[in-house]
Amino acid sequence: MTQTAPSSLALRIKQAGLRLTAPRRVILQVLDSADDHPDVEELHRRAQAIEPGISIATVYRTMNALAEHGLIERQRFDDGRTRYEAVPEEHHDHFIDVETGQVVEFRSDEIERLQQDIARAHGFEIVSHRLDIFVRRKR
Amino acid sequence: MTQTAPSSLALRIKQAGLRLTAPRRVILQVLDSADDHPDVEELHRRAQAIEPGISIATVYRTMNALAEHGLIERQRFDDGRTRYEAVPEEHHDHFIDVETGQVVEFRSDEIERLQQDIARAHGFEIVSHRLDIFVRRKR
DNA sequence: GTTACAACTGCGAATTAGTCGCATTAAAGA
DNA sequence: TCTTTAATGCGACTAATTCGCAGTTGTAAC
Repeated sequence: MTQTAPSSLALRIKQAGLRLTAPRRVILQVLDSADDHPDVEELHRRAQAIEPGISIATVYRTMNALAEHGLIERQRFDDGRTRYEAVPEEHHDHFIDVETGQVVEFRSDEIERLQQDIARAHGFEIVSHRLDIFVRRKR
Repeated sequence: MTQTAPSSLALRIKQAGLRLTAPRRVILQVLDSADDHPDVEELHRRAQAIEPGISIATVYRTMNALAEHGLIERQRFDDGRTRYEAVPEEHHDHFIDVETGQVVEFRSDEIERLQQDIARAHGFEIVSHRLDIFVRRKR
């Protein structure tokens, strides 16, 4: 009998003390196969396509649970909708090409370190951060 | 008779082809004297204090108009409220206290420079950027 | 000044994203 | 298998924001 290998999210959801229910299995499958940044409505649509009957309230609750446990990342863009992406193994920041919309990931340990230094100097400890750099291709 | 000098926003609003109405005058005054990041409800409260009768719908509409014309910056943090600040002379980044919602501005020339370096290495030139660091007070 | 017209306003109703209470179901550990 | 309790679906609810409309008012042209 064929069975999809449990996604890393499925494993981590249990480690986080959450239950791996049928609706969640579907939502995780959707998240795993998404390489974009879907909002709840879109996640719900995709989940419904796999298994009708899943309530949008469940999608909301699941995304909140996942976000609270750090298993996904919430992205609030300027369009008023909350979107999500699976948390990458290693943190990265984004270049966004303002002309093409293309997103390029990058990572700078030096910037990460500087952030730590500055936060510490302000008496803060960092929970998370987000750096989006809007760019244009040089020519 | 005493008259407040027209704020830079008041000048720029006309240059943008928008009308400088009485409610807008008040809202601009509030924005000019704000050194925090008020949300619409707070802006409305402050505007009301100066001139009662201003509708919250007008605050919403004015802020949208200003943002569309680049005269203010919209900040959508993770607490679901949209906040605003006058476009600053000099760029800065944000610490957001995840517990209190408090926003603290900071600026690091070193981080700015690093971003330039990394962007250049990728063949990009920076248009703008946004760095939000979510923190918690150390104790 | 007066006029004219579109932009703007206040109001309350409508829309939208997200949450919640409740009765029911079903993970998962014993 | 039994038990406990988290999770679910549903629909009602809330909070933030938008919108329709009728009345007002900047502003540019006379």
